[in-house]
Amino acid sequence: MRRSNLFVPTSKEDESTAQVRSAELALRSGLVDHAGAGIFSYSPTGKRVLDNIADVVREHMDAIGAQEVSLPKLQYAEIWRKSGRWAEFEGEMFAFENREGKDMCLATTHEEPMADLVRERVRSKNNMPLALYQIGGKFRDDHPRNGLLRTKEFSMKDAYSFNSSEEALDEVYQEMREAYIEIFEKLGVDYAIVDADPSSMGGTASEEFQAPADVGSDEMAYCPAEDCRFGTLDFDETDCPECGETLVESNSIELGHIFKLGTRYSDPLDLTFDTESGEEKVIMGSYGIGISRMIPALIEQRNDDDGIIWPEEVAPFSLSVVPLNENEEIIEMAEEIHDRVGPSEVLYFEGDTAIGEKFAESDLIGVPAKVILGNTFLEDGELEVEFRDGGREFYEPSEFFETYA
RNA sequence: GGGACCGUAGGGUAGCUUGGUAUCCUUCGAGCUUUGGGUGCUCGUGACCCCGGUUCAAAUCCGGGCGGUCCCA
Repeated sequence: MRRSNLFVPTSKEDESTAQVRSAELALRSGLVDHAGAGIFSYSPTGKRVLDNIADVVREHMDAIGAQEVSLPKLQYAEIWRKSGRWAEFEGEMFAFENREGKDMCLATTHEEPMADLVRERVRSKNNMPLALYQIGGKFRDDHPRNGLLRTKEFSMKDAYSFNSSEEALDEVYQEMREAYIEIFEKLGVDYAIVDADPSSMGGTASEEFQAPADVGSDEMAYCPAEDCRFGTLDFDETDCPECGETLVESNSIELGHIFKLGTRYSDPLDLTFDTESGEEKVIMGSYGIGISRMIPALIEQRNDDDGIIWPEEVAPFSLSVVPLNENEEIIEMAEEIHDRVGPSEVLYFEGDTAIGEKFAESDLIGVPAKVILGNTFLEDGELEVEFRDGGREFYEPSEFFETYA
């Protein structure tokens, strides 16, 4: 992608009323636009980042056999009344009457519609195990806070499992838990797994994936050891044997939550399967990851004075190309890199804008590496690759294309 | 749910107390300059949230509406 064709409203100064670093950088780097209280538009780079996160999650859900679906975000009140949650969500759900006077709402979550979808279609234990998931918008009429951390509209991945026994649920739950660990590792986010109170969803057990961050609205104590992802909400256990070190107290951002729901929803929504002797309730689980919230969480954990430091998997572009002047050889090489590594992977700062601006913008946006074409290239014929942490590597052109193309 | 504050060019602001149509930065456009880290200079475009009231005169004072931010539960 040529910089001159890319729609990305960056700014050299903090022009927002943002209270937190992640909101300031998301706005300044042109990732999002503040469209209203708790409502954001995603720019082309923001959309790429969001899709990259979703792709990692999707890949790991598919790998454990979960199937992707898309349920309506516009719903009638009926199924919510059946589960008893219509009243429970009052105040934080966007609810309204349609032209016929029927109560409707915008989706806050999908336990009810998902149970409704499989009801009468899962008729025997032969139809299970079944796991369905979707990635998309959710709505909550909360007080918006901290930029992208709490918004009225947000994107999440929510998966739902259907099993014929508690044992089978335990198995899926563990698979999901493992998938989450792989997802969080791949996304490069620092996190801890915390035992949570399942009462909010009415299940029997649940765990949260919490990202340590100063601006998080939750609090936890977690194990600082590299290979231990243990965390706790119980601050009395600051010397925990499971960890071997003294736990660190921190604010944190909830990024994922997995629940063993049991029959909390299958019961009222009449989700049963037939057996030799009659019928039994389907055993459910639900598993969420905040897709859009992953963005501020990553920015909070990964930024410096120059801007965002995206992990490879998430970055909107993997490489910037920065020609330092209009020399013919330089332009030729810049064009070749753009073509061969690929316009979708490369952000090409062509044109005669100030050099400092090119460097500054690439770093602000968070592109992990930039190829700098200047004196080094003209004198030695080598390609200089500078990484976001300031480290550099030099390549012969052929060697470079083997590595990056 | 309770409380406080705020609304001025595309973005960020000064002016408001003590009424007289508006400051600076940035963005954007033009030109020169610079060419290994948002270079410097000149010129230009561009704004008082809406409705009503007070007044010779309202960004400024009063009332209402809409919108936004923060704090506490």
